[in-house]
Amino acid sequence: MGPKYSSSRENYLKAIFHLQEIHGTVTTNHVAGELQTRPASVTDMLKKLKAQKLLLYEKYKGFKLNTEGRKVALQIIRKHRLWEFFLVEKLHFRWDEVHEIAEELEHISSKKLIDRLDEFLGFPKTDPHGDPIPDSQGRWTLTHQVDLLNLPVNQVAEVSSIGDQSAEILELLNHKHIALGTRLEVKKKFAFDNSLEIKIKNQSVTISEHVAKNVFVKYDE
Amino acid sequence: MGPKYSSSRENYLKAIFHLQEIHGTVTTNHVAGELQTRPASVTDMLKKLKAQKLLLYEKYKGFKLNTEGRKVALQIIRKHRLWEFFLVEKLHFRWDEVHEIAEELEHISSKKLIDRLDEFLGFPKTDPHGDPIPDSQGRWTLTHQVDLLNLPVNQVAEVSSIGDQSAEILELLNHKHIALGTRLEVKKKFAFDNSLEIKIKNQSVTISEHVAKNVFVKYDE
DNA sequence: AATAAATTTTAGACAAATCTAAAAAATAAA
DNA sequence: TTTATTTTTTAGATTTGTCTAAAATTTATT
Ligand SMILES: [Mn+2]
Ligand SMILES: [Mn+2]
Ligand SMILES: [Mn+2]
Ligand SMILES: [Mn+2]
Repeated sequence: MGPKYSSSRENYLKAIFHLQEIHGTVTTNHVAGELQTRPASVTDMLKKLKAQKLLLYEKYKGFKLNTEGRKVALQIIRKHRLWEFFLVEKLHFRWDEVHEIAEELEHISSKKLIDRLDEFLGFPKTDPHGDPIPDSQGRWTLTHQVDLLNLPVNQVAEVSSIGDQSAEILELLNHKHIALGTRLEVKKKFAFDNSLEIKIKNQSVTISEHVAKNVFVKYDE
Repeated sequence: MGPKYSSSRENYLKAIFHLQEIHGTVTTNHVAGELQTRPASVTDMLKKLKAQKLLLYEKYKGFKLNTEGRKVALQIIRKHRLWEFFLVEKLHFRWDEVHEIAEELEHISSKKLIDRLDEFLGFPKTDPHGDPIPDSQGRWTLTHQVDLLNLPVNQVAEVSSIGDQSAEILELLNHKHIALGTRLEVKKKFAFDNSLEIKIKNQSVTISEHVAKNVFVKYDE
């Protein structure tokens, strides 16, 4: 069948979708930053996506994905996260190594391939970073989670996802033995710099506010 | 790191490699036919591959891959065949469904990915069509094989690879229960049209000369 | 050897995706 | 509410890969 949209267009759709989720509204500069490109290139692409009926766009007035654009974006995200899961679970990559490779694999076009892969992996619900994997209809189940700053002291909880997913933070978490599924509790909060002392497997670890904001956990009640 | 060569260039290198293997020498028209493109486009690309030092080319005089071009082509072939093996063995695709998908997957650039995949699959020696899979140094072991026309009558042999790999022939072979590893023997050769009567699992099957030429087998002695 | 046919290459065009530099519009500051 | 700053868009190029039509070259046929 061949790909329906170019890799470049798919990357734009995905970026816009993510920025929309986080900030509600998206700007040309925002997208340029995310995709390491120039604002002028973004404008060029916005016109093309509009012409392709994937985006609502009026110049100088802003833009957002329409239903079709959102649908396409969700399928790319599904592919990205399923491949990440495959790389970690089957090929034993570390969670901080998989993003770049999935960035390429997500553009493989076969629908049958991705559904077979999903099945082969046992229909996983979340990727190695704890992010939900949309099903083939683009639906996902979101679990209630809070960041570490908002976790009550002495409440045992389980790490469920990571906000910032740069190689840098993943490396830091790796070093401190914080991974998805890790059980931990906050023992002390320091008002001075909002740093936290947390307990992991009977070991005491200190993390900064910046890190705490990016570690999400879930717990009962 | 990103891909070293574009998908398009990789496809040209692979096509030239294959045509070189089969016909010894390759022509512009040949490549155009193989890649479903125009002779003029091929000439354009030959210049680019020459400039990139992957090809020896003098206009009107012919062309062939140099050492580097051959090396790159072999790595693409390695990826193509490993992915095909994955699709059949792990995702349960049929052997006549995998080529198109592998045609995309072969361009994923990560070397580490492909070596991990190789390991995950148990370092297979041949792909689902019986073609040898080059190792990461580009070496492969070729097994001695003959086509069915040259198999002595009453000699039990095992199907080891298929020449023409169009969906059409694979469908026909599927129907007649001829697959890689199938044990068979030629019972009768008809001089009139060079058709053959062969025995497969105690069943008698007739195949044309055209098919027989494309089914390769190996046998002891 | 001269002519015809086939093959290959060039010339010039086009679409996609990107860029720089400059212009236009929107937003913030004085 | 002017003026200054920032953001966004346009104008015009560039690169990559493709195409058609025409020209150049090679190969085959008389
Ligand atoms: Mn991508
Ligand atoms: Mn992820
Ligand atoms: Mn390919
Ligand atoms: Mn194959």
